[in-house]
Amino acid sequence: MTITLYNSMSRQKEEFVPIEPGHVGIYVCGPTVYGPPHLGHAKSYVTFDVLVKHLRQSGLKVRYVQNITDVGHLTDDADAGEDKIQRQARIDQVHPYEVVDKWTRQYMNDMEKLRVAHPSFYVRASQHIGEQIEAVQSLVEKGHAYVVDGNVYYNVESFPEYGKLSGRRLEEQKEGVRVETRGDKRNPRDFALWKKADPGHILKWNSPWGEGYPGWHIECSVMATKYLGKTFDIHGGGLENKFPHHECEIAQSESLNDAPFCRYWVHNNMVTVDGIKMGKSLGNFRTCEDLLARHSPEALRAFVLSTHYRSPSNYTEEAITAAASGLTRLTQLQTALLEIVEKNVSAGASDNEAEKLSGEVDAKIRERLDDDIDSPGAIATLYSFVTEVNRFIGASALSARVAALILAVVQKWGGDVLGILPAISGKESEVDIAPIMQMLIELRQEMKAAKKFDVADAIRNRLKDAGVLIEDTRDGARWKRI
RNA sequence: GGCGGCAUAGCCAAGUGGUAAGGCGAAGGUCUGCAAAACCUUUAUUCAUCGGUUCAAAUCCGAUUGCCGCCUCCA
Repeated sequence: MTITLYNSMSRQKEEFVPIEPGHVGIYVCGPTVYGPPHLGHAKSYVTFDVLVKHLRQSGLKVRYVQNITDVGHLTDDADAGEDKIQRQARIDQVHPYEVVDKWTRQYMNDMEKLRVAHPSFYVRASQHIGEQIEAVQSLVEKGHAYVVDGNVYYNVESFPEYGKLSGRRLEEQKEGVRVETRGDKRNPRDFALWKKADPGHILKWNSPWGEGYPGWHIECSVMATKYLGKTFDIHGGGLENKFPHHECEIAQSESLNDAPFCRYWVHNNMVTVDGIKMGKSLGNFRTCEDLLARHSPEALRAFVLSTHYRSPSNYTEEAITAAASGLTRLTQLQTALLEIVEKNVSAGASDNEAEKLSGEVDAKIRERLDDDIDSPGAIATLYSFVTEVNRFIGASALSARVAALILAVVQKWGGDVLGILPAISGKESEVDIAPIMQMLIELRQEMKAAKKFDVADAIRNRLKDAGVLIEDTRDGARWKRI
């Protein structure tokens, strides 16, 4: 078993070899909590959710750390503009932490609905101010940073490798057009490690340079290395953070620790709406909450995972609906397999064939995910397996033992890892409607036997209106909630 | 202007040197009192265009065109 990942640093797929055998440390850039989580967040965190789950079920012990940016993320570039959270707080006329708390809860709520597993733990920038100050101080002492009037800037010229991730060379960076030169910086590319707080700034801390707050990039450097080590395995995040955010993280961390920052950079691509990037400033973003109101979590995951994580996902309502339609076959299969297991069928004409196929499919899906998390390939394999298994079921050729085996494979990949197979719903109401349904089905059967089809149809229609679907099969009727 | 990526059927989307997965949609069929579900068949002689390398290319190289992202906050 070899897992390969596309490393943005080397720009090619590489075999994934953990620093410490059997253990993986992964850090993923989390959201800045000042607004609603949207489809873009969903793509990113579903992607890393699948990556982590796949690593885990491949036998690796994973420590997955994700940050919550709750301070210091400016609206403009790294050294001007306003703190995003503070700005939102001013608009809402609340304390900044109220903004932070509200959107953190919303984020976690949405992620849970999307079946994104909790990381090993979340870390917050505001809870690591001391460590960040220490890091900045250390960078100043080592000559990588300088202080100007309460601000501390990182000197990019002190790190010759600056630009190695994004492929940008310092000398190529033309000054002026979009990068506004700030008076007190030595180089326009220098970025803020510590910002002096303006008089009205609420979230601020004491530091050797006066009251202020940390720059955006330093939090990730500090928290990632604190919990995962000076050099760790995987750093993930959205493509748009490659520059400047990740580039700055590398510069800070490596000049601070004199060690490589991380081994594999994994970047997920963007979500577009009608081919255009989804962005807050463009006003075309779709929130998770809104989408979850109209689609199942599984449908959203299937939509996201049907595109490779390194390709952009183009959002259309039609695409999500199509993903949901495809999913029903998977759900149906699960129900059908459970039925065979419950009936404890012993005979199985196709048992040998099915068992063999099941093993092959299991290996194939693993292979697809091993190959840089090819989720579309994995889903395709799963779907063609569904067709094959349905054929066996149609011929009544499976025993309970083999059905259980297949069910385990389908639930492992479709359910546990990809998260596109809905969990079997338990009792949703206080009254168990199963016996009632049984009675109605028997009654309806009698009507059918007596050729009173109008009555039988009326029962079926009334139940449909009530949210229960009757399906007549060769072996009698079955029902399910719509 | 600089850096990077992508172009595969009506739509979504794998495949990265050996002769085009899968899903949605559509059409026909089997089953069925009718439905639903499921299954079967059909739906790209061809992978943006033009050259080149090779016995062999969607896959490698070059050029062209189009689209997208980053270079300012963004997952």
